[in-house]
Amino acid sequence: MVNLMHGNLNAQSSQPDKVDIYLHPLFKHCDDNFIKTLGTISRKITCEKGQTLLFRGDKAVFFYLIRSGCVKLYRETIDGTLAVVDILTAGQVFCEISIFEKCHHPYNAEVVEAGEVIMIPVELLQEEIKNNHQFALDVLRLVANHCRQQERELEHRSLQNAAQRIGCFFLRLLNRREGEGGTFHLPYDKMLVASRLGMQPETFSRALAKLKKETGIHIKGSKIKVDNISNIAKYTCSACSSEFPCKDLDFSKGR
Amino acid sequence: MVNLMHGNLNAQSSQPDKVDIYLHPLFKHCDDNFIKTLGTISRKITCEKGQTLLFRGDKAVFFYLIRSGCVKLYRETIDGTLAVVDILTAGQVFCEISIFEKCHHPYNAEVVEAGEVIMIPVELLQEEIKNNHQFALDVLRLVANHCRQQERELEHRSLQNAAQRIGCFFLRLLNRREGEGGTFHLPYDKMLVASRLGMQPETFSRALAKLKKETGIHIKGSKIKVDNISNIAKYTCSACSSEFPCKDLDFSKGR
DNA sequence: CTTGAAAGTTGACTATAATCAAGGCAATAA
DNA sequence: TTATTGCCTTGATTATAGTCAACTTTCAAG
Repeated sequence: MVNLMHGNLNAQSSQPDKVDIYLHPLFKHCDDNFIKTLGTISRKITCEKGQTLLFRGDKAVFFYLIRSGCVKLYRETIDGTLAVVDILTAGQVFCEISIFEKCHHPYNAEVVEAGEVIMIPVELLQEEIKNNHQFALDVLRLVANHCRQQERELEHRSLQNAAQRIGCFFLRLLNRREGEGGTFHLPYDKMLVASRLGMQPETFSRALAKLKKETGIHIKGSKIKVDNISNIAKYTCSACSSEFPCKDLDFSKGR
Repeated sequence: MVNLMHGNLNAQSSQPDKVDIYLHPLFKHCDDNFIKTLGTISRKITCEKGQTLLFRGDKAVFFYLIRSGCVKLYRETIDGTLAVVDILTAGQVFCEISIFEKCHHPYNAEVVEAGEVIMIPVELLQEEIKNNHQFALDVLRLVANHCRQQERELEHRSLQNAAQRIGCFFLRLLNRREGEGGTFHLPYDKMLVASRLGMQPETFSRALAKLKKETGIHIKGSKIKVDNISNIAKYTCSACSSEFPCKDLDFSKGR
């Protein structure tokens, strides 16, 4: 469930520290000249927890890449209810639609964990998309991946219960690590994980307890120890249309 | 909620009869020569109710455009539970991802109302995407619109109740007609509408009764009469992050 | 017109998650 | 050290939708 397909770089490490924009697959078909321009024109900013990077409705003038820290994308109704769109960590990107379309931000972006964010002016990318056909296709792939991810989440809202959604989230975190089983840390606060999965903190707490009971995982704070991955898969993926391991987990094969 | 942004042609009529592929905005930047080739190479098939157009997992070799009738896109878990991805009517398209990526179908497609479907070989479009930069951008826009639609639906699953989701669905149907208020017909069976909105038929029935009570709409079979649109908007859109009328309703302005 | 099947509705009950409230725990500041 | 704060958990209750069953309506076939 975590936004692997939203453009992750450091797939091997569970919690990448800092990432290099030049390594992002989005730029793999860009020549050195362009990458150099990227490096000089992009803004690198250090952001504090609580800082708002962009407001919904504002004109999109930058494409964003997270070098470190954690960013929450969300919308808000008039009465103040939040709908969290996504929570992104190091290596992930957002505002990709602004690369090819003049648009206004469809969500707010708030820093929930201090870090560094790179802002690339969209004109630069819009120019590249015209000149570099391969880059246009890579943008398409990025958007399509995002689309597929949302399709899956929409399905999960219908078919999976809270505990199963958490299980799926864990499987995706585990997938970012090599090897079988083992221990990992939640990438951010439990409250944030809850909002990311579209549930209340209380529901998350109870559902996590249920997942523990059903699959035998060990939980200590934000540290999760999994002895047997297939236990989670059996419990979680039975309520999903993708058979385990689902193809979108296996992003190394590049579909 | 109905798939307006998924590529609709005959926006002015509530239930378009047959549509012309050449009018689809996806092809607006293609020259006459290409359109002519489209006409000769595409397959036009007549399909019966119940017919399966494609199976999940099959290799994608066609891009589909619905000329008339109704197609259900869905996934299925091992135990047979369905998750309806979308229900498409005349003028709408599917399998757009196959245009730029070799992929396998992420869902099944079943004809739920007899009609005509046009199948365009993806090679033809993959060629065009390389030669025609504007077409590539139009594909990007199509995918991005689909993406935005899903973002909205995901939000609605969290923030709106069943009756509000139906109200939003109605607003979108009304938006396809010109003028204020008036009467429209459901584009397909109530059971299908229910599945499209991710709820059980019983829940739909009850929620529709609730919507009627709350907004004063008149219901007779599949015919819905709305005297005051803003009643629906007030009831429905209060639980949505988009203020009414939301921008994606107003697709004529082309964002 | 009758008949049968499918769609749609309604009622009773259950499952799931949201809400409200209280308390525990851990990190940090005083 | 204690106090404070925010995160997290737990309990009790409520809201919402799902499930199962019975019934009505609609529509098409005969």
